[in-house]
Amino acid sequence: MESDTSRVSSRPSSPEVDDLFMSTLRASRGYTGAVSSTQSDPLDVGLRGLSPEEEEELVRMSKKDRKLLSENELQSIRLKINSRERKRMHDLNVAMDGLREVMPYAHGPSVRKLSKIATLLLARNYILMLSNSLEEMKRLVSEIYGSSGHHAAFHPPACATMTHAPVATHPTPVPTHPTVHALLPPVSTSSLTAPRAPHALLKAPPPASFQHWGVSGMPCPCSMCQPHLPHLPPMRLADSK
DNA sequence: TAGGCCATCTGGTCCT
DNA sequence: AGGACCAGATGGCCTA
Repeated sequence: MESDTSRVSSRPSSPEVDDLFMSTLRASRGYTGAVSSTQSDPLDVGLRGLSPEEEEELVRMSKKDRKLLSENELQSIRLKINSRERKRMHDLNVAMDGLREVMPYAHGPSVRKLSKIATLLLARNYILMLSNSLEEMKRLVSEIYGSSGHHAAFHPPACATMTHAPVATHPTPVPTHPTVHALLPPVSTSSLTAPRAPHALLKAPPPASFQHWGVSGMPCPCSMCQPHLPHLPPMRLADSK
């Protein structure tokens, strides 16, 4: 990154090509530089004038063939590429919004949206904080129950009756740090032993709360209490299309 | 008005 | 070969 100043730009130092394209573009659609997000979608005018068959033909053409194309045809190809890039960036922003939604900061119409860099930095810190909380929780559990065996350690006697009560009737909620109170999602101990696949992390909704709690207020890790994770097909980023 | 943030365009590179 | 990804460039909008 520090070497950016010394890096040679990938853009041509001579702007003839750009100027050629941009001049025709401006002439054809009144282009005045970058398009504000408040303006109508440039895609609307992207392939105007070309029939769907013509568009398909352009897509099939090789680069060699494209050298023989007219300015208008080259322009249409360029617009199609631009459209794809816009969609890609739009998808990226949708994902960024999704990340903002789960970040522990004030949401609301009167609150300015987190910038992208702030969102990423906050997300990193949030993950680190949750990891630390989880480690601390594990340490406390082992301290409380000692080495009396796995199941006995995690399962209070009440669990033996299998009277799994709804979450709403849980006797003792898990205390959370004041600063993130009510913002922390339920901590699933299933993540300790069975980490979810990346695609599940990306696509599945947050796991449901535990079905019941132990005497210490800790979530019960037994199989009955684990949130049901539906089987998901392998993730393909291109699925968002 | 300067600076931050953002959307968009663009060409290069990598991957399938 | 075509699409995805990346990064530089540019200009608009907003705020201090």
